[in-house]
Amino acid sequence: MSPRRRDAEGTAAARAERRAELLGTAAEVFASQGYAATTIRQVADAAGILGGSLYYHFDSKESMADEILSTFLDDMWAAYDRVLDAGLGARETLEAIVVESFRSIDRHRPAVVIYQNESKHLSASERFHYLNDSHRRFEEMWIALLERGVAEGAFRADLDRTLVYRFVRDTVWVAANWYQRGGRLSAEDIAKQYLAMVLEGIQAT
Amino acid sequence: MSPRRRDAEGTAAARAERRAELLGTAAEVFASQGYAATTIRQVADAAGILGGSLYYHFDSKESMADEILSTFLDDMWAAYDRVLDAGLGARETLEAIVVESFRSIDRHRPAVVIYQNESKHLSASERFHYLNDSHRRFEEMWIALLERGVAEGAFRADLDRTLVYRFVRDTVWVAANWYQRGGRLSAEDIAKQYLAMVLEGIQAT
Amino acid sequence: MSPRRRDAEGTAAARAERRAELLGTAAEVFASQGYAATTIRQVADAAGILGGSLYYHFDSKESMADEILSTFLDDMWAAYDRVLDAGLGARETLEAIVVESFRSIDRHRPAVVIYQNESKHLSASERFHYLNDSHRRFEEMWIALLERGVAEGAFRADLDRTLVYRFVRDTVWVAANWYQRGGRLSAEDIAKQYLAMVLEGIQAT
Amino acid sequence: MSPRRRDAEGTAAARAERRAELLGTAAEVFASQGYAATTIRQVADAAGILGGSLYYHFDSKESMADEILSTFLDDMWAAYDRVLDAGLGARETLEAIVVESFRSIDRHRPAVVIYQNESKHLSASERFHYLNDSHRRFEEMWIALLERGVAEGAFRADLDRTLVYRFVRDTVWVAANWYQRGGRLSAEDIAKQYLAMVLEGIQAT
DNA sequence: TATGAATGAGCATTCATTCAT
DNA sequence: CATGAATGAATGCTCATTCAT
Repeated sequence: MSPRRRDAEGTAAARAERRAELLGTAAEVFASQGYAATTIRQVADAAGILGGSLYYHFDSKESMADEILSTFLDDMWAAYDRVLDAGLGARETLEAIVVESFRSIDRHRPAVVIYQNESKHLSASERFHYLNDSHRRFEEMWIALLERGVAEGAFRADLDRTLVYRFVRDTVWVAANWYQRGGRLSAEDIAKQYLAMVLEGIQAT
Repeated sequence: MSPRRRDAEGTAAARAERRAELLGTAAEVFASQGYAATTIRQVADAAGILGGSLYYHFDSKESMADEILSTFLDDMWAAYDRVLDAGLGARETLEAIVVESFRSIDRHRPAVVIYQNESKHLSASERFHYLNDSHRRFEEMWIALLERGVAEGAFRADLDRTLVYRFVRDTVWVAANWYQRGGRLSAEDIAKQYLAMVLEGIQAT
Repeated sequence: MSPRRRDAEGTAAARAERRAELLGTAAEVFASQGYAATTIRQVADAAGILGGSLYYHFDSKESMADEILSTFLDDMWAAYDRVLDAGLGARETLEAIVVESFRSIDRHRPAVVIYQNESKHLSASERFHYLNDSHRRFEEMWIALLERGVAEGAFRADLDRTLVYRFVRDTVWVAANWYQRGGRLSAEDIAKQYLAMVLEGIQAT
Repeated sequence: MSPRRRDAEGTAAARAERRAELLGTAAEVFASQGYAATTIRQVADAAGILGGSLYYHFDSKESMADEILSTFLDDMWAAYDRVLDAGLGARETLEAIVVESFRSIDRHRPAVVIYQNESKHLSASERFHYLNDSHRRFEEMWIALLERGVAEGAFRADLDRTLVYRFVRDTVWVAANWYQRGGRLSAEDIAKQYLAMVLEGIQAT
C-alpha cells in the first residue's frame, strides 16, 4: 500500500467516522425531542459545532434522518435474514427474531425510537418510501411466522392473527423507549423475559 | 327560567359544544400529523375556518393540547377509579383495567395517540406537569396491582416486576395507533384477546 | 347587486390592489438592485411591512418575479398583436412596434429591466419557461418583419439579418435602463428619435 | 541572472499565470450566472479546485470582480486613447472607437458582460468607484465626439444629443451578450455592419 | 364569531471566508 | 498550493399569535 493510498483511506475513514459521530448525536437528539421539534441548531449544539457546519457533512436535516434510519434498518434486516435463513422451527425462529430485535434496540436505540415515532409521517415523502417497504416486509414476515407456528402446533390457534402480530410487534419495539444500555438487565435478559411473557403469559400456572 | 337566562345558557352551551367540536378536529389532526408538525392553519382548515379564528376559542395551540389531554385523562382515571374502588381480586382488577383502557382508546383515540407520542416532550413545560403526575400514579397502580397479584398467587413470581409493568402498559396503549372504531373487532373484543395473550401467552398448551 | 356581492367584490378588489401595490414595489427593488441581490426583507422594507408579511400575499420570491414578468409580457404582447393584426406595411409595422415597445417601457419600466437582466438566469427554471417562449416568438416576429421589409423594398438588403434583428431588439429594450417617466422626453418622443436613428442613421445626408 | 533570481521570476510568473487562468474562469462563470448568483464554490468547481483554495490567490470574491473589470477597462481605455490621440476626424474617430469596442468585446467578452450587468450595483461600493469614473469619462468622450461631428457636418444636428449617446453606447456593448469568438462573423465584420446601421440606418435608400 | 392582514421570532439552509494541516 | 473542516452572518420562508373590522 503506497503512502498516498494510506492517506486517502485515512481521510476517507476519518470523514466517515466524523459523519457517524455526528449522526449518533443527531439520532439521540431526534429521539429525545422528536424529529420535527428538533432544530438543526440543537443538533449542532449537542455536537459542539455551529448550525451551518453540519451542512458540510450532510445535505439536509432530512438526509440525516434518512441515514440514521436506513443504517438501522439495513443492520436489522441483515440480522433477521440470518435468522430466517437458518431453517429453524416457528417457535425457535420467533425466539431468535425477538432476541435480534432487542439486540437491534441495543445497537440502535435512538434510531428505533425515531423509527417508531416518525416513520408514519416521514414515509409520506418519496425519499422515505423504504420505510413503507420495510414495514410491509415486517408484517409479512410475522404473519407467515405466526401461521407457520399455528400449523406446526407451536402457537395457539384461537387468537386473531392480526391482533397477535400487532401485539408482538409493538411489544418488542416499544421497549426502545425505556431501554438503556448498561442498565440492570442486558438486551438478552430482557428478550428472555419478554419471550416468557409473550409465550407463556403472566398468570401463574 | 327567564328567556335571558335561557339565552345565556343556550349560548354558553353552544360555545362549549363548538369548543368540543373544534377540539375533536384538532385532536385528530394532532394525532395523525404529530403535534409539532401540525400547524394551527391545518387545524383551522380541517375545521373549515381561518387560522386566526381559532384564537377566539382557544388561547394557544398549547391550550388545545392541554384540554385534549386533560379531558382524556380525567375520563380515564374516573373509569380506573371505579374499578379500583370495586374491591375485586388482582386478576379481575387487571382484566377490568385493561377493558377500561380499551374503552378509553375507543372514546379518545386521537387523545391517546397524542398522549403516547407527545407527552414526553410536553411534560417538560410547567403547564403539562399533570402528565408526569398521571404517569407516576399509573406506574404505582400497576406495580401495586402486579405485586398484589403475585401475593395472591394469581400472577407469576419469576418475572421482573418493572418489566412486566412496562410490558402491559405499552401493550395496551400502543393499540391506539391502529384501533379504528367500527372495525371488525370491538374494543371489548380486542381487550378479551389481549388479556388472553397477556395472561396465558400465545404458545399452544 | 346585493350588498353581500358588493362586499365580496370590494374585498377581492382590495386584495388585488394590495397585491399590485406590493408587486410594484418589489419590481422597483428587483430592478434597481438585481433580483438575486435583493433580499425579501429589502422588498418588505420598501413596502413598509415586515419580511414575513409578504408571504401572506405571495408564495415566494420567485412567484413575485413570475407575476411581475408575466403581467408585463401579457400586456406587451397584447399591444404587439394589435399592431401585427392591423395589416400595415413592413415599415409602418416596425414603427408601430417600436412605439409600442417604448410605451411598454413607460408602463412597466422595472419589469422590463428585470426581464433584460434576469430572464437568462430565470428561464432555466421550469416555472419561467414562458420567458423562452416569449423570446422565441419575439425573434420570429422580428426576423419575419425584417424579411418582409426587405422584400417590400423598405429595408436595406445588404445587412446581416440576424445582426439587424439583434441591433433593433437591444437598442429598444436597453432604453429601459435609463428611461424615467415624466422626464424631458415622453415615450413617444424617444420612440420617434430612435426610429429616425434606426431607419435613417445618424450621419448627415 | 542568478538561478535564484530566475526561480523567483519563474514562480512569480507562474503565479501570475495561475491568477489569470483562475480569473478567466471566474469571469466566465460570473458572466453566465450573474455575479451575485454565482458562488465561490461554482468558480472553484469550474477551476477544478476547492472553494477555500481560491483564497490563496484572491482576497475575496469582490477582488476577483475588481481585477476582472479593471483589467478590461485598462485595456479598453488604452485602445480608446490610441484612437483619440490619432487626430482623426469625428466620423473616422467614431468608426475607430466602435471597432475598438468590438475588439474589446472579442478580447474580454465575459468582463464586458459583467460590466454591463453588475457595474450599476458594484459601483455603490468605494472599491468600485473607478467604474463611475470610467462611465463619466465614457460619456464625456462620446458627447464631445458627437458634438464635434455635428460641428464638422458629419453627423445630423436634428437628434437629441443625449439620446444619440445612449443609443450608440448601448448598441455596441449589448452585443457582448451574444457575441461568440470564432462565430460566423469576426469582431471587425460585426463592427462594420453596426457602423453601417448606426451611420446610414436600415431603411433602403 | 369569524376574517384577513400583519407581526416577529425562529427555522433550515447557503455561502463567503478562515485556518490548521 | 491545495485541502477540508469549521465559522457566523444572512437569506427565504414558516408559523403561532394579534387585532381592527
